Amino acid sequence: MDELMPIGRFSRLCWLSIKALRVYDDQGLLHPAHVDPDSGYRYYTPDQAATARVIATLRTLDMPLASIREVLAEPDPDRVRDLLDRYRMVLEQRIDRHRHMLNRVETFIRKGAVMAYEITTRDTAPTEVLGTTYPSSVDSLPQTSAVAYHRVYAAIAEAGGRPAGPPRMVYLELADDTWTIEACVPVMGLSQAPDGFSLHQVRGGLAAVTRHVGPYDELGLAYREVEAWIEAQGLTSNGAPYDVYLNDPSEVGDPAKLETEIVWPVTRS
Amino acid sequence: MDELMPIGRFSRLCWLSIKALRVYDDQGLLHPAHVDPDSGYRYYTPDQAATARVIATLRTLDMPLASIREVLAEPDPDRVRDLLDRYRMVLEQRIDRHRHMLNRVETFIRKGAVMAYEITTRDTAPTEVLGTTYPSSVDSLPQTSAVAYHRVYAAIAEAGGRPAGPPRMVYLELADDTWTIEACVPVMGLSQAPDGFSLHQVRGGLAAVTRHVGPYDELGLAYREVEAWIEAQGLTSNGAPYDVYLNDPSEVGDPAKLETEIVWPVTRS
DNA sequence: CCTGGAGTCTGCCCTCGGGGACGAGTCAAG
DNA sequence: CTTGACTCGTCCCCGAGGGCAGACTCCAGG
Repeated sequence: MDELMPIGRFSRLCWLSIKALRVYDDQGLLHPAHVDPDSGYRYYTPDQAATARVIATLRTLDMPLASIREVLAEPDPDRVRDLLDRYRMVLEQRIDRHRHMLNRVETFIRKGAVMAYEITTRDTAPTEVLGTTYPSSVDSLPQTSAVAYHRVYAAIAEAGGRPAGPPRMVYLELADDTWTIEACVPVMGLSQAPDGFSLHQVRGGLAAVTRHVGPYDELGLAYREVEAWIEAQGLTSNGAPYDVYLNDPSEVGDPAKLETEIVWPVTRS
Repeated sequence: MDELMPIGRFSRLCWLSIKALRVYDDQGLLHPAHVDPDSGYRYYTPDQAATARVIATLRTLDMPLASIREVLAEPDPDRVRDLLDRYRMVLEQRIDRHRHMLNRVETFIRKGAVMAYEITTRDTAPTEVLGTTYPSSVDSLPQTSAVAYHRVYAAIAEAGGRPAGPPRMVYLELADDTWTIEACVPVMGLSQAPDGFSLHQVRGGLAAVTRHVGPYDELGLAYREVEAWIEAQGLTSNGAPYDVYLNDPSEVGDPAKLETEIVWPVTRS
């Protein structure tokens, strides 16, 4: 039982490469039962194969060595379950991400090109809007904006006005991690802004405009497209860009059918 | 339009890091329109942002740079579509793999441990089997074995015998890439093997036995478990191991409910 | 013309989990 | 004792950049 075997035999026993076993020794996942102090030879006992198998199994699940080390160091089965459950969530997110990528590749295949927006210039009319300005991290934008629009619509109704067009979002300032945005809605019949909101006129004028059909998280790419088009046309950006949500996510259902107009005010130079 | 801009401005325009742009230059994905031969400064034109955006888009899909280079070099839209379609299949396989890993993690969570087989020794009875021996790569094993069992059952019926137990697979020789296996079925009422098959008696005797519940591709881990257990018990392997398929995949449906017995002949040393 | 600050260059090290090769030392059987 | 198999540590490699260091370059203001 306490028979010691060198690394080669052990590697054949547990189906791990010698190289991998050495790495697991270095990383503290599986130290040999005995290391000859003179030669440095590693010697393992047969029952260490149990640990080796756990490592091998978890590695086939792509679990990082650091996480495996935690699992091995945890004697409480319930907490092992928690660790595995945490990794399960990691895997689920990864699948979601990949599924999402798959959708986008399929979109590109349908379109026959990686990306093709028709961008034009248009003269936009001045519009009175009620909105609320706030900072948001890029990741939490969907959540925060849902709340914000809800509040804006409620405020319009309470103040006795009525919406005069689809909602829009203005991108006022884009620091790397946190954006300052305004969620606003064109409005009629209001003379004064409710507390915590701002009522103001959006200056009209020339703008580069395009329409994006698809999920909102592809909007970033569309913006870059417009930005580059403006530059290539020799135009000059003139104010914060905004997008107009032409249909309602809660009614449409399928994100691939969401329609958004992107408007970027410009001047001819 | 043919205005040249240095890398920093271009990087802000197309939302790619300077470092990434330099890599794309080195890798031949996007060479700057002009490189100053004295200073080495890279200068880009605004319309190069189109290519940059394609790269950025495909990178968000995790496509490797080499594949992106192919896409960019391909002028024919139909062939671009083919390339994207090929990548779509890669993504689909990746999702399948991850979904599969997810299933296994969930199994482990349910079991409360990473792996726990009950392994025992048992005296096995000699059995007469009809089988066919062939080499197969590890990957194509499911396909080849399905065909092989089909042929064996047909041969038994045609020769006038009848099956005397669930089918089994014997692992005769395991080279790294190609295994030599025998697909066989216990049989009664046959005196002579049909052409291309072998009729022989499986020697009984002591064996280490365990039962695996779950998809067949987890069998490898179960085998390692048994192998290590044999070693740890101080027993000696004595002949080719085999597994017995206790229920039928075509009837069970859910791979998580497949039951397989693993039998490994041993002797006490 | 000079200077300072911002921009850019190349080159090196780091990631993560090992695979492959190299030169030197070690073990065990004959 | 020899020989062949085994094992040791070390270095380089994979992909797609991130981060840093040190040197060079550009441009605007004085």
